[in-house]
Amino acid sequence: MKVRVRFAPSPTGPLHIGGLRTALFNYLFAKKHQGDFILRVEDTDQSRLVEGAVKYIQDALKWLGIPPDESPAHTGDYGPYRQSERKKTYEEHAMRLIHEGKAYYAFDSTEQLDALRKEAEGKGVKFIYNHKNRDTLNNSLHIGSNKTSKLLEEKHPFVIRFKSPPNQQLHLQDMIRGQIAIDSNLLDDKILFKSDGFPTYHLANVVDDHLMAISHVIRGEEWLPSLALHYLLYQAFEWTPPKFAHLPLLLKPQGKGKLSKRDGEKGGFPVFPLSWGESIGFKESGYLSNATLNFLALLGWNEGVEQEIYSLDELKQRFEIARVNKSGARFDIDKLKWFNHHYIQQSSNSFLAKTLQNQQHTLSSFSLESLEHFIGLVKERETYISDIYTNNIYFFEPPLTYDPKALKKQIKEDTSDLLSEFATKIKNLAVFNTEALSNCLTTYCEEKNTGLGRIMAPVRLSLVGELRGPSIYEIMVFIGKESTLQRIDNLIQHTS
RNA sequence: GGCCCGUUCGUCUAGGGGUUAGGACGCCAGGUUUUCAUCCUGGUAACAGGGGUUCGAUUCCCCUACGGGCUACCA
Repeated sequence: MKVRVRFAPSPTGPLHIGGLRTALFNYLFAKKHQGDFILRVEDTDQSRLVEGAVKYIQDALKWLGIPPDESPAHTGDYGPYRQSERKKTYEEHAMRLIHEGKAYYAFDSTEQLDALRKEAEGKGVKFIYNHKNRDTLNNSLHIGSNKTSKLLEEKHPFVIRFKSPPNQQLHLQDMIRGQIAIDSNLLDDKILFKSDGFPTYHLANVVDDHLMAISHVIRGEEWLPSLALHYLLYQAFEWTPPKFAHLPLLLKPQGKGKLSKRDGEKGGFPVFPLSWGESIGFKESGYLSNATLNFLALLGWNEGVEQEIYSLDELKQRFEIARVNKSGARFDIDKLKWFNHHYIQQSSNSFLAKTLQNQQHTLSSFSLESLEHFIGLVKERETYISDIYTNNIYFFEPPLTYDPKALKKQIKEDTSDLLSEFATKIKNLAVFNTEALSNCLTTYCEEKNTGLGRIMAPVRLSLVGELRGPSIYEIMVFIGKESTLQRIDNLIQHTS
């Protein structure tokens, strides 16, 4: 049987990094088995829909490099891929369960149910709508078919509930967790079909997974408690259920609970792949997609070897769902930073130049060749793609200020004189390259019988504004003789 | 509260009846670099607790604790 998996987000906002990992594991599993990766939009909650969310999700998958084989934008043989466009199918299936006596109409209002819940809570128990009390509630099983027909004719609002069977000891299989035991007496009669004419997740999900020939359901651990219901639904429809795998959740870097948008704001890191409104994304923060992908893949999965750097192709080969961890993983941005730094070093200068130019429009006037040269000089010290530019602006414009501490330490009484004399030497150089500059400085220091640092540090200060950065000779060559002399003069003016 | 799932260094994790419990990130120290980083080397640091089973448990079983999830006409 062909492997077909689906990623089924609800378009209620931007895709969260945890959702992206779920998508990634689905993708890797599919590709490992030469299968299909399907994007299905679960938009059955009309009140929570957010404009642009579907496009965002597709863009995010594309950025990570894991595009779906079938999706609303790229349909296959099992469409439509938006649940809101499949309403009729769900209705038919709900009716089928009604006719077979496996589901029933319920007319209880939200207020009535809330009251019952509150009452139960007062007694210290939990109200569960199931076989224990369904015969006393306002539903077709209790009021009979005549009354039910009448209410339906009168367009009385109703929901359809699943008649969960009592006294079944269910032994469910999960590809990651093994066997899970559930007592069906504890289950409630979940609503399958809402009064607004839309199905709930449970119905839509089971119907679609079957109709779309999904072979493996790989989803977050938050669905584990619903697994029994889903199995029972497959049983009710007399369908063979797919295999299930429930992924561990991504947890907060510190403290309790799962990772949320707030954690990103607190810790100063993104939680969304791409920017969304006020929230900056991983991409825009300067993270490379392959670094993010590598990081995400290892969050909850590992091959059992000491390798940590994986390309997408390697992951497709080696990923194994059985080797996914059972416990939740804390989101550690420092590890991602390290991956990102590593991937920047591995990336070609030309790739980085193009990426940078796309993000920094101030750099559009520079030739790719010159940018590549610049990147080669500075990339080894940078963690973010954006920092390649922002931490090294002195390559493009003279420093506006000087580090006061460095100024105090490096500028002696004779520094100005030494500097202007050195400037003259540079000016007279016939060839302006790193070798000539290096020789020039060495010779000059010998002449003055002084250490290299006496001159080098102030020169660096004049070029960078601080005591950091790559070789001063490289900087001088990059900015050119004229700018070099200008910057040295600027410092002389500043200190005298 | 009830139900389900989980628990190895601070974090991500390997391992699995007998190991000096391995790696990576972080942190600390040293080295390279006449700057700052990078880089290299080294160091720090863990089997939640209690009972079993066993010649021997971190590994298997049970209990407790802790953590997570679910408990909606949300997904």
